[in-house]
Amino acid sequence: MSSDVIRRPGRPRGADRGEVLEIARREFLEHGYSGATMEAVANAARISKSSLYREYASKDALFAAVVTDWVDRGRDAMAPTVAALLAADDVRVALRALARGLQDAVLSPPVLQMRTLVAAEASRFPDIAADYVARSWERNIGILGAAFAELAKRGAIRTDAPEVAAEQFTWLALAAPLNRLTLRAGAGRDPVDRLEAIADEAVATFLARYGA
Amino acid sequence: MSSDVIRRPGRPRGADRGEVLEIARREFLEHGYSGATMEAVANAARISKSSLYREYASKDALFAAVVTDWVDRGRDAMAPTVAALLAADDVRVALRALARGLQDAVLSPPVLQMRTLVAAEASRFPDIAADYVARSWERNIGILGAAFAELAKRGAIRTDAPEVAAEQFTWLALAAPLNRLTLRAGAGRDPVDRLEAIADEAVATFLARYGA
DNA sequence: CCTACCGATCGGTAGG
DNA sequence: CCTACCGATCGGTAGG
Repeated sequence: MSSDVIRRPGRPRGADRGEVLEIARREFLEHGYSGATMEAVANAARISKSSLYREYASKDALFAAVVTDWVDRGRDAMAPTVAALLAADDVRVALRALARGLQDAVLSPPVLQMRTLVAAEASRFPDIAADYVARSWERNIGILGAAFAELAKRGAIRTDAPEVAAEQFTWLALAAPLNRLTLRAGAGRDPVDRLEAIADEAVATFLARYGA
Repeated sequence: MSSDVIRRPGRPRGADRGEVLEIARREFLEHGYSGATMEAVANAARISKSSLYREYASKDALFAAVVTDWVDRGRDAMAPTVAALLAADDVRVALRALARGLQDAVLSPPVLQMRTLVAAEASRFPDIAADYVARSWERNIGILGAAFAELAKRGAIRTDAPEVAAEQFTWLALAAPLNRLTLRAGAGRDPVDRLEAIADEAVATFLARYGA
């Protein structure tokens, strides 16, 4: 053997912390909390169960780390889409793009699966679920509400309750396909033309109430 | 002992079929699919596991029977509320009552728990989940769409796509608290005054688009 | 870091 | 003989 590799000679290393969280996330998403096993995570990460338990004292702790890490990394996913709304000239066109952006962000399989997993375990892990809803849903709707407040100040829309407008817009664009896909895990996402139609109707109803 | 009891002398009988389904439903809702045990169901029903397995050949079969029975019994839960909509004089007042009726029907803990359970197991039981979404959600929104078509014919509202109007109304009234409560299993239901405010805003936005 | 192993409990089935 | 039902225990696997 050559001596090119000088670090960790002879032993192939296992997954590092971030990789373990990703592997564990896949395991939880695929099998659910109680269907996932610490042994499967350890094997996929090429580390021993002992090593896994040294990083995460229990299955509960690993689950909490997986969800928290997921929320951390997706924290500001909607910020660029909302920023584009403020930069646009045509409010109707911009709202339509926003609706499609919301759909694409939320209706992807991993996001749907994580949401379903957190919901399924919410009674056993109320703090984790509360953190998830606060830092993902409430935060993103809050960001959209702030943008609507700015649009109202400019006279581009009419509302004195921008938070309510943000909630209504979000759910007009998202609720129907989210409900359908939540209850049809295997079905992939809705066909795009259906999402387009829902986005169009969402914008029409939103502007009927809030249009300048 | 007296001879008053002539049927089943000496042996207290266990739960009958309907009672078993109710007991199993509680067990599944409380502990999830894999957390529920056939033994706990049998014990709560005061029958042996053998008897339970004679009725339901497997845990999967029991789960399927529980969900199907649940959908059967809740099939037309929304029909009276929708019928009241057609009987009312003031459309705005009737829509507001409808919004509150939808909220009360869907946001009750057992309905939320069953929805979360079906969603969590949708990948393992796709047919059961598909049946659930078709016979509960799609059916009830369809009933509401038919009522909106009738209201449009009378000139009480304006729409040539009553199904779309029904979806939008449903989600304006329901989506925000449904999302919140889905992710906060233990939190009970939203405070009533918050639901009232959501219902008011839902009706205002709906009538801005569809008002006659 | 791993193998081996624990106390327990699971879904399902045996004999009587 | 049949049915309905029981106590006991099977092979496997879970978290730790």
